[in-house]
Amino acid sequence: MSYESDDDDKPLVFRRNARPDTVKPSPQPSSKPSNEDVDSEDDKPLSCKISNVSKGDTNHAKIEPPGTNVSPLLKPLAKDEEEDSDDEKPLSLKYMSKSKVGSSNNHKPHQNGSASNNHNQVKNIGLNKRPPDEERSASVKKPKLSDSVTPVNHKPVALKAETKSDDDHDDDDVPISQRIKKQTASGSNNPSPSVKQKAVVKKSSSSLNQTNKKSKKMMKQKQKESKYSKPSRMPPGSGEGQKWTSLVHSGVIFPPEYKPHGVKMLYNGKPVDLTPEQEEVATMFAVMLDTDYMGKTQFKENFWGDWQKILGKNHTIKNLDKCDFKPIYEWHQAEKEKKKLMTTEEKKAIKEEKMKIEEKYMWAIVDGVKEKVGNFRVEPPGLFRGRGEHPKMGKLKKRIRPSDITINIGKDAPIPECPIPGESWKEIRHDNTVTWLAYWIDPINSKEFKYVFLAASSALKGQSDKEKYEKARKLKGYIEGIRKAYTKDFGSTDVTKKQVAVATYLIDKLALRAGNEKDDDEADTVGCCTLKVENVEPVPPNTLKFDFLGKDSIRYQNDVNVELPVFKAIQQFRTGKAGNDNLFDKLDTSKLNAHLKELMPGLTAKVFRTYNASITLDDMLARETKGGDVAQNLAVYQVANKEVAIICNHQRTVSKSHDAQMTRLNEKIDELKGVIKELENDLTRAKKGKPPTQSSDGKPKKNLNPEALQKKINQANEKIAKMERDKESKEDLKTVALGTSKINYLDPRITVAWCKRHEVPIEKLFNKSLLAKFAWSMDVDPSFRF
DNA sequence: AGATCTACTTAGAAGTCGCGAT
DNA sequence: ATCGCGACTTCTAAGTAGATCT
Repeated sequence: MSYESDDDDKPLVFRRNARPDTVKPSPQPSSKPSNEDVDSEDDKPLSCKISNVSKGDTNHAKIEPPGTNVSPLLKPLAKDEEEDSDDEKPLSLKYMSKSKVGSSNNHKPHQNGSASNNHNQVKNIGLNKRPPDEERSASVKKPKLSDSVTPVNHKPVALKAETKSDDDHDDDDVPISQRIKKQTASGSNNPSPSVKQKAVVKKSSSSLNQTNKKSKKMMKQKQKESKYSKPSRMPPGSGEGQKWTSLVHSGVIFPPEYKPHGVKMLYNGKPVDLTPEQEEVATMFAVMLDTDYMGKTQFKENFWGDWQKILGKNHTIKNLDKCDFKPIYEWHQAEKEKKKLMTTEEKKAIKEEKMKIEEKYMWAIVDGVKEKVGNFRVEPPGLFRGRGEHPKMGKLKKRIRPSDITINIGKDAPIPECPIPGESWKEIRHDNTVTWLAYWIDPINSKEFKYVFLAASSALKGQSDKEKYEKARKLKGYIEGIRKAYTKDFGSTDVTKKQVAVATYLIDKLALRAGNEKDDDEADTVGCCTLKVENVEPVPPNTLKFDFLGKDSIRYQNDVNVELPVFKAIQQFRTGKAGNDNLFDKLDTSKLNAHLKELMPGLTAKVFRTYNASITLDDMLARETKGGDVAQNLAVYQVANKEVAIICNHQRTVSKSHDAQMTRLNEKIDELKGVIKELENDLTRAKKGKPPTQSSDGKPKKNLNPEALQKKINQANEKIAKMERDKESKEDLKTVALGTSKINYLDPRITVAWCKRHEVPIEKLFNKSLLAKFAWSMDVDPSFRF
């Protein structure tokens, strides 16, 4: 079957030929034949197309012909569908198994951040429901509510025992569902005061300090939004962009001060004295001696530039080439070795010591719920490790001090004690419209910030994750119309319109990223809107050869047959331009996104990636699951996961030992084959009543009966078969990173529901971290489809 | 209308852990 | 007991995108 009609399309040469090839040292053989056959249909999700094509099936990279897609949800979402997720269920049903109502000790903050279901859980009294998805974060950017800056002069109040209340190891696990539920929607009476805290957590005066200007703006946005958002269930008291009501945490922890080792490097073959500061930077370089950065001139130049500043004008060291960092490198290796050789107990003790110090920084209390903090450790100084050909690689990333750090915390919360005596924070804010706990200016690029956020397991993150997937699901209801619309615009005489149409097509079909503009002081990578003429080569009659460096300087290479109008359009956009001119000269991401928003509220380019990834998984699982055993089902899942990873171009560098590992596998297989031969020989003899032959090493063999021998042979054969499978999948996945899509693109509810339907334990697919991150999805109905 | 600022998600690599094979 | 490997965790770079400024 397949497609409609005309043969303007040839076999779609849609191969991801050389997957790997980053600019990095991951030289790759290219061209891997990609996967399985799937018969072609035009309205299949992307994934299927890709696989089709790889085999050279006839196919048409056509845009969804209207009406061919069978999905019942292919229409602008009806209200009920939009909300079907589970927001409309009575609360009691939604999270039932997890929350316990009423309890003795609701004065304790709930603790979050662990995957396990703890049955000792306390349920906060408040039956408040978290406000519905869209209202909470969604599209509207809110006015700053507070921003009230507290001058740094304050007596620090230590947040001590409160975070680590007596038993925080066992209340570690409030399921997120419970937390979410608790997140007050009827906000004003914060139901979960953590009484144990010294600084009582109160609701903060949310929207008090808006400026007039800001409120006006807000109104405007509200109007716009109201077209599509659910009626607000927000209580009057809570502000639009409010992310939390109370926030308590302990700030951040700093890396230890530099301890000079005194190992002397050589200059011109002679040892040189360095001050601790100079030595510190030299050591940063020395420990990178065995990385690929050493082969990069840019890296060394940048390092030298920054180090020279620290060495000073008249220093003996005048030329990096005459420096020998080996002694320091070797010292460092020895230190590592020492560490490795420590006994388990020693290691354990050290770890525990560290834990003890860090414990209080690990947690924040958000609206009375104890949540894990994601990155409470300030980044240590080092040399900047930019990816690809980053112009700033090798530059010194200076040490961050408390005076660089801005803390965001609840108005009523104690201000975290500065962990370095005698120093103090740069600034304290009380901004409840943002989720960050602290930030500092990126020392490499002063235009950028480094933030401290809550961990992925937090309710705040979980909520926005869920919103992301709900938005992607909403796209399902619009996609048909959108495809129709851009297909129509391929022929537009308005060049801008035409470019928007083609760009949208690429984003939809190839899951390209939006492609924001980049500065000159960043690696030269592109996304859809920033594609250069030289990145897309049209090969008649209708093939486009893509080759560019995308995010993280990962190479994207793909040959794809497209509809003729797209092909022609690309040719047109290229004419009269140089190779490094922009392909889409009338376009940037904000124009593109502005256009997308007209098609669907809240729609942006990145939603297509989420949508295509999730719909592909859902579709493939549905089609390929054949009701086998758990192992077979897991294999099905992995194939689907891999498909998604390929669509999204999630790559990893081939491990250094990959080849060696393959060789070893082959050797083992050969060895087994030899064993089988011998066994077969013995079997023949045994059948004739003869004793087995001498084994090669001369040891006597047991005289086995034919049945036993046959059994051994079968076992060995099975083992070989398994090893062959392992080999294949290993080779197959050597450059494919499965994790990224699981973490960021695949709606966990698809996985959870599928597991429920096919009796696959969810733990086989989600590790502890993922279970914690996706706690919000665990109670999904088994019939859930994306 | 573009530039800049801000906040947040997405990404691969490096580091660590733990388990099975030897 | 040791090794080797994959799984998982940590780290931080590099994206997207909305808001605000000029």
